[in-house]
Amino acid sequence: MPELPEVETVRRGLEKKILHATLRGVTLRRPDLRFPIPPALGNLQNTRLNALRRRAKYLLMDFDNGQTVLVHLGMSGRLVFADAATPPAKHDHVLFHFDGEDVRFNDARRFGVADMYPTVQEHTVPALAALGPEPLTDAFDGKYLLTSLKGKKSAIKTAIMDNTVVVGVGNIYASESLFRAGILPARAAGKLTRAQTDKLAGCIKDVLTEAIAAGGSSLKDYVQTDGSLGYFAHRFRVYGRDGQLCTVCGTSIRKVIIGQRSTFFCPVCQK
DNA sequence: CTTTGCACCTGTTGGC
DNA sequence: TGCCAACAGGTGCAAA
Repeated sequence: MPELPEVETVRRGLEKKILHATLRGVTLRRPDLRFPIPPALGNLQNTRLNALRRRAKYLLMDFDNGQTVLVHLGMSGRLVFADAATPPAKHDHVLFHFDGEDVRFNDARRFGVADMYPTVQEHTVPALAALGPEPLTDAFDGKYLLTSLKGKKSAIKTAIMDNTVVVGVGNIYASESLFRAGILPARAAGKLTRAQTDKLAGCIKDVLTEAIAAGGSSLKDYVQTDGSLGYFAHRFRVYGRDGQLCTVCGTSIRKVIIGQRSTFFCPVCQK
């Protein structure tokens, strides 16, 4: 998916154009994505968008009728602006008709989610209730990370992608932050020292912050709401660079599979 | 309880 | 050029 920086970039793009706009109606072009879409979402109309929030990789749209629309982009989801007169594109599944302009949820693989809940209470939404801390808040630091990894035998890379440990770190930024922290992705999570968890927490914050500032990464599917591309992909130090040289020490970057996901690292810089 | 592996679905890419 | 296997940013759930 879009990882946290991509979702945050989308949130900001939407906020700029449609915060306080009036939603005139919603078109559901199919009944389900990964899960069924509540038919009531298709009845939402004539209500103002009060707030656009992000929790982990979920987007939350609060409307002034007390309903909150939840969107998750999955692996291939996009939210794009479109002129209301433009015919929907292939895989445009949900059309949000705002005054003058549509926001369209396009998702080829349909791993995404569109849902709706009354009120905005996080603990009442199952998908949000068990989530760990946001990585860019003070609640997430080396002390917390050390505690939450205690006794874990899984690879540190798997652990930081576990949403109950910390949210928002996906497959790209997991490899990138471990490279920056100088930690091998296969290391047992529970064996990290406090110095290492301090370093890793800091590197996760740094890499996510830089990626947000760059407008996210652009790989195959991800685009911002205005259709433009993010630039962080140019700054990958290890992701997708297997066989190329480490920018720090010149060693060939390696690729392994950890937790069924491609994982990239420098065998010299990371220990 | 933790950990692992699969499933969901379509589009693109790279090797032959 | 064409074909087909492998792979892709996530996460919920079953099985071990």
